[in-house]
Amino acid sequence: MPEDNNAERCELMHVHQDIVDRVNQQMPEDEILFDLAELFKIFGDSTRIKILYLLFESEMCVCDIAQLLKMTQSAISHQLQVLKKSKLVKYRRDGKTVFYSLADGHVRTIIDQGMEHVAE
Amino acid sequence: MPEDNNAERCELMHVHQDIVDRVNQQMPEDEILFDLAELFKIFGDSTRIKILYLLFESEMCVCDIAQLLKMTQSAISHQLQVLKKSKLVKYRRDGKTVFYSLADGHVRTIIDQGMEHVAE
DNA sequence: TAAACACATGAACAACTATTCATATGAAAG
DNA sequence: CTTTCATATGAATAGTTGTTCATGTGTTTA
Repeated sequence: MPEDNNAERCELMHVHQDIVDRVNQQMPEDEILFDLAELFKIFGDSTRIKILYLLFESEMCVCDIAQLLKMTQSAISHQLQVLKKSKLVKYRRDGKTVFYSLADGHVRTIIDQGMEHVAE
Repeated sequence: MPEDNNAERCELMHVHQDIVDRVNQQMPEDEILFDLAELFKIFGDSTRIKILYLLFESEMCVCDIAQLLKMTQSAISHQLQVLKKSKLVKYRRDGKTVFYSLADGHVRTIIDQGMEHVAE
């Protein structure tokens, strides 16, 4: 006759205490892990991935990106703001047009590593 | 007096034709870029990031992960299925318990690269 | 066989997000 | 100053997603 149905335990722990200790030491702080997930979230959209790939080749203005990706200027601009907030791209203004470019070398490294996993 | 308000052009193109050609050549196929975004989407959730970090230390069963992260068994199991489908983790059964572990070395490399960007 | 345990899974709901539409800003040209 | 062009942005909407709850599956033990 079961007394409670609290499923929050599996015979104490299957792993040993030393592993739990190692985990608790090596685990980065929650805030760092949150930021890390936020970063990957930026790469988790194919429109943004395409924009970054374009910027691998050359700096570009919003309208060029929109044309190359066959999307509206508004959609691209919104995504560029997202990329800007995450410090993945930077921009410079030249008259009426704004040129965007990669902010960081890490961007390329991260995408290349992901590619290696995908292309298997 | 404006004749049309079609915003789908910016004086042909600001970039030059050679850049457009380079882009079209170097750009991977849409399907690849989609898969790449899907991969990063997996890393774009702090629960999954935490699970992967735990598995850096040791293989673990579902209940242990749930306890360490103070989350329900169901939530962890759902996320492990996501990680399994993406081939980021593998599992082995030992009696009643199922042990999960990292499937690939790329996982660690990708996360480490992301960390470098975040920890600045 | 029946009960208990570890895990998986379907449905439902809330939270988030990418795009569209309409409009605003800012710079250059007339 | 007014118009035009390039870009930015707020609101709205449709689609996606993470967690919970309830329940199902598979394994071990009594």
